[in-house]
Amino acid sequence: MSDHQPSEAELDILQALWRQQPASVREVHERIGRRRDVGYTTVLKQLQRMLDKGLVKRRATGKTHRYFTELTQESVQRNLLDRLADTAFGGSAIRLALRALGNERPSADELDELQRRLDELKNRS
Amino acid sequence: MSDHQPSEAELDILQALWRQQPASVREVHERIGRRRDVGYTTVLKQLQRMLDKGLVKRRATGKTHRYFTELTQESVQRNLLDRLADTAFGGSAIRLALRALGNERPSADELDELQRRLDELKNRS
DNA sequence: ACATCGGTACGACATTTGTCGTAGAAAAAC
DNA sequence: GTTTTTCTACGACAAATGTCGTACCGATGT
Repeated sequence: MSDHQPSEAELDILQALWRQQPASVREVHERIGRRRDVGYTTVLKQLQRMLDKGLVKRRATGKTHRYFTELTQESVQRNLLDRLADTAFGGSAIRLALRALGNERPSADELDELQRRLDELKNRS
Repeated sequence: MSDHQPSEAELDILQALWRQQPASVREVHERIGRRRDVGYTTVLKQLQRMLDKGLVKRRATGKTHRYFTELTQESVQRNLLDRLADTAFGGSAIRLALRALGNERPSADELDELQRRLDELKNRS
């Protein structure tokens, strides 16, 4: 499912929705405005196109539409990673992960999480 | 440097070049043909556009051009990951890595490599 | 010499993406 | 009951992307 490859602007919008859902165009626009400078109608148009593609849904509340997505952040992330692993890491998500760990300075918490995850992988034959 | 965001078709070509460099259009076309079905002139055109953008260089050998790139696989991968972390993982490469580790079944070797990398990160700071 | 083959260059075209502007309706403010 | 604000719908446009077709040129085979 959801073999759609969201573009960058679309991802921005999805991110906004995952933070607050459902949301009016204005709300999405405001949240995005914190990071990028973009017109209201641009966001509106983007949402309408995403509606056509099935990336988001909406329901009317009075004259206003409130948008939401049924895609999970996880599934979208997984999709993007799979694709990226394919096109740029010879299909190996592990190589990708290693590279991502490249120049990072993870916090102690994050290190623990990584270690836990790694242990899990180890104890799974 | 190299703030170019290669598109998917461009990445395919870069991958081909990293495997064998320099390479004629025909060689690139053949290697790509193993995965996708695409015309010779399509690859040619793509390479010409990449030349314009500076993603690849070439030198003439007789009537044939042999293309090569000076971008390293690592720098391109890092770029892509940075961007993806930004647009889809709230800027956290660690989160990205964790997700990439998601459903994988790494080999023992890969697990060792991950563990080594993780130890490195721990013993730093 | 002539046809064929392997190459390149150039131009074209449909799609997708990112961005707005403008028009018009409904709701709110005066 | 006008004017102003708030929203939506629609259309437009430029740039980037992916894909070819056609034209042309030098080397090779016959």
